[in-house]
Formats: sequence, C-alpha cells, structure tokens
Amino acid sequence: MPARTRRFQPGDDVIQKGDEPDEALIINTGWAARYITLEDGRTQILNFLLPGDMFDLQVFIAEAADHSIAAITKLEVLSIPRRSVLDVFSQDNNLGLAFWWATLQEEAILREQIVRNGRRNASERVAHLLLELHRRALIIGEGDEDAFRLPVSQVLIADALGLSYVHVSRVLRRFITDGLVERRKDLLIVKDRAGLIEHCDFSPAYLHLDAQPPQYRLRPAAIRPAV
Amino acid sequence: MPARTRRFQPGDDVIQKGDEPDEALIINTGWAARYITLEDGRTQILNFLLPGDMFDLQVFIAEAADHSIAAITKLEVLSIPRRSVLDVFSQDNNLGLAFWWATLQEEAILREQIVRNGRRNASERVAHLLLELHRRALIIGEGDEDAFRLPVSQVLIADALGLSYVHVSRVLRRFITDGLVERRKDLLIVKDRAGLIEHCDFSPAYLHLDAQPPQYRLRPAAIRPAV
DNA sequence: GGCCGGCCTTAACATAGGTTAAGGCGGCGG
DNA sequence: CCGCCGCCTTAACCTATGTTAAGGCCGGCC
Repeated sequence: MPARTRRFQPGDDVIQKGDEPDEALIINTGWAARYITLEDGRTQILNFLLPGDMFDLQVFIAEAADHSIAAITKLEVLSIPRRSVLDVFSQDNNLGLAFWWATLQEEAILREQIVRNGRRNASERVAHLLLELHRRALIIGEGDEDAFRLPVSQVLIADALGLSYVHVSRVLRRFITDGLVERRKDLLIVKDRAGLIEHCDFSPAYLHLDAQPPQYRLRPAAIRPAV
Repeated sequence: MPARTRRFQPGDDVIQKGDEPDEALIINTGWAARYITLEDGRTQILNFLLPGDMFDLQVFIAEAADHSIAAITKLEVLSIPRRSVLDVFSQDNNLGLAFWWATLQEEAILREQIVRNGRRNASERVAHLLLELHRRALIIGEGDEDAFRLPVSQVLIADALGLSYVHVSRVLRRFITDGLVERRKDLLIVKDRAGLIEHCDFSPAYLHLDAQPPQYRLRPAAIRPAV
C-alpha cells in the first residue's frame, strides 16, 4: 500500500476537530493523544495512541473528525490515502476484517476508559491507567516487566482521568512513597506490580473467563449488601 | 439474511460478560444498556441501546464479551448468525462497510460518554444525556420535539453518568423546578430545550463545522487565562 | 551564565457530590 | 385488599477532590 510519512513535534495537532481528512494514519514512532476540548478549555483525553495504532478510520464514513489528535512526543505517522484502503477493503476482505478488528480493539479501550473514569476513585484510576499503558508498551515490544518509557506528563494523565493535575501529583507521590513505582525522567519503574493491581483490581482483557455470577440483574441484587 | 427473534424481560441479561456469542444482534423494540460491573458491585453503564442499534459485533473477532448487556424494558432483538454476516461481508463489501459504519457510529457515542463523564459536572452530565437520548429517540422516529418516552430510572442514569442516584435526583428535581423538563410516568417532557442546552453546551455531532481555533496546543494555551 | 517556561510539589482552603437514613408513593402479586 | 418492592425525595453529614497559590528543579535558549 502506498504510504507517506509525516512528522510532528510534541504538541502539534495531527488532526483537528472539524478536519475532513482523506487518509488513514498509523503511528510509526512516538506517542499521541486523542482529545476533545470543551468551550471553556477543559480538556479530556479520550485515549493514548502508541506505535502501531491506527486512527482516523472515520474517513470511511466521510465525516468530520469530532475530536483532535496531538503528538505527545516527536511523532512519525504513516498516512494511507482513503482510496487505497477502500481498494484493499473491497479486494481482500480479510484485510477488511483486519481494519474492522482494529476498530473494535480501540472500542474496547474506550470502554475501559469509561468505566475507569466513571466508577473508580483517583488512585484506582491512576493505577489502572499505568497498568494499561505498561501492558500496551510491552505488547509493542517496548520496555520490560520492570520499567517502560512513559512520556506523559501529570497534566496529561489528569486530562485522561478527569482529575486535576494537583491531585494526580498527590496520588503519584503516594505511589512512590509506598514503593509501588518510581519515576526517572520519563521512565516509569514498576516496582510492585501486584500492589498496583491490588489498587484497582486490574484485569487485562484476556482474563475474562473466570468465575462470573451466573445471572446479573442490572442493579437490584448488586446494591443490596448480602445480609 | 436469516434472523431469529428473541425476547427478554426488563432486567434480563442479553449478553453476559464472558459470553462468546456467535451472533450479531439488532434491537427491534425496547431499550437496553451495555454495562460493566466491578468486583464490589459498582456498576457503570457504557451506553444505552435503542431500537435499530446493533451490537455484539465483537463476534467477528471471536473474543469473549468484555461487558454485559441488559434489557431495560421488554426487549425484542433479532439475532443474526455469525456465519451469515461473514458471508455477506465477503460478498458485498458495501454491506461490510455498513457494518463497520455502525461500529464507528457507536464509537462516537462512547467518546461523547467519556468527555461527558470526565470533564462535566453533574448537571451538565444530566442535561447532556437527556439531550442525547432525546435526539436518538427522534432519529428512530419516537416521540417529538416536546416529549419522548424515556424508560430509564434515576438509578440507571446515575450508573451511566458515574453519579449517585441521590445526586441525580437532586439535579433532576432542580431541572423540574426550574421548568426545564417535566416527568410524567416514563415520559420526559422537554419544556425548555434551549435551557437544557445552555446547561451543557450540547452540540450534536452534525454541527462540527463552525469556528475552530486555528491551532491547538494540547494544553498550554488553553489553561492560561487570556490576560 | 542567566532567564524563562514547563513540570512537579505542597499547603491551605473550598465545595461538589457521596453516604446514610428515613419516609412517601404507586403498582403488583398473593 | 394488603404488603412489599422499586423508585423517588429530602435532610444531615462527610470526604474526596478541586482550586489557588507559592516555591523548587531542570533543560533549553539567548
């Protein structure tokens, strides 16, 4: 597939809300953030994008982007013209499925994000996010069990988690003094993964198979303490 | 496409986390909720599903569902065997695109949900959700400008917005005494749509084209008050 | 080498929203 | 017809998190 490489500096917007791009993009190197800014400046990061992540598949439904994407680090993206993807899509439906798969994948991450921000408290959120990013770093072969490069400031973490950066600072500091993690430059050192997990009951997607209550009532059963 | 109809009662689970269903589902009549329950019973609703909404497209990537789906009202869903969808997909790539489109559509709603719950306060959230559901009801031809059937209890609203039901009650009550809305049974009467919108600066997706600041820096520019 | 900006930290203080509890109302099953 | 249950409301009280402010550290740039 023909592809063009584009480079961005930290802080640059790759896509802006309202754009009608005609290409799909894949991150080659660097991290980016998908985000939305409200009228008054409040910013919410929807998710982080790491090397290998594909985005802007919206091109296919020919709609203006409803969010922006900014480079967090120096960024190198491959851009693939809409046309090429569509061609591939109609010729090779396995590849078509692959694209779809990428989309569903992404959706799963968004769902995680909703639960995290909706029903977890600050330290659960932070722990959970760190674990997610750690796992994703490992998946793309960056870092190792004990540490990975996390080029994300506390302000960005706050924007992702719907918290104030002051509070993120408090929480992270706590994690550090509690010996859960350590920070050296933009390296995050995971000293006590189990401890982090305990903080938020993080369960990676692939562990879904274990014990489930046989039947869930949307609410009633759940709120009533088992007297 | 062959399809089977299945019926559910309010509170029934259509899909449970961990299921590996082999069919895609479309809602025929009734409302449902996609949700996740944490270990300790906290529940987060990811989004609401209305007639016409399709779900469980995950079947295609053959993964266990990472969330559950429950009927809110009496529910009638059409289920389409995995096989049929895949066939269609490989034979008619327009239809394939249509499915994909549905997925991207859904993603947009999830993104809205993230921003809503991440960076808006309680009354903004409630107003925004009501407007979303109103709009979606209109789209499927239910209700009208002034009222629509909203078969959703305050507990469910709370679970969708990451609030306590007590606080949802407070907010709704306020809306009612302020003459923004009215509730009669499960009818929601929208008395002052403009007022609601003002509460949350709701902007439906199709209005994305208006003025955008030319270039956005992820944060710096935004937080600094324009002295 | 000094200045500036980005980032983090900490403290004091403020508040939105959670929790607990109690009561009312309406519908439904026995 | 009664009683129970789901749902909503309201009040009193509590706390997690936001806000504002000030200072320190580091790296880049003039």
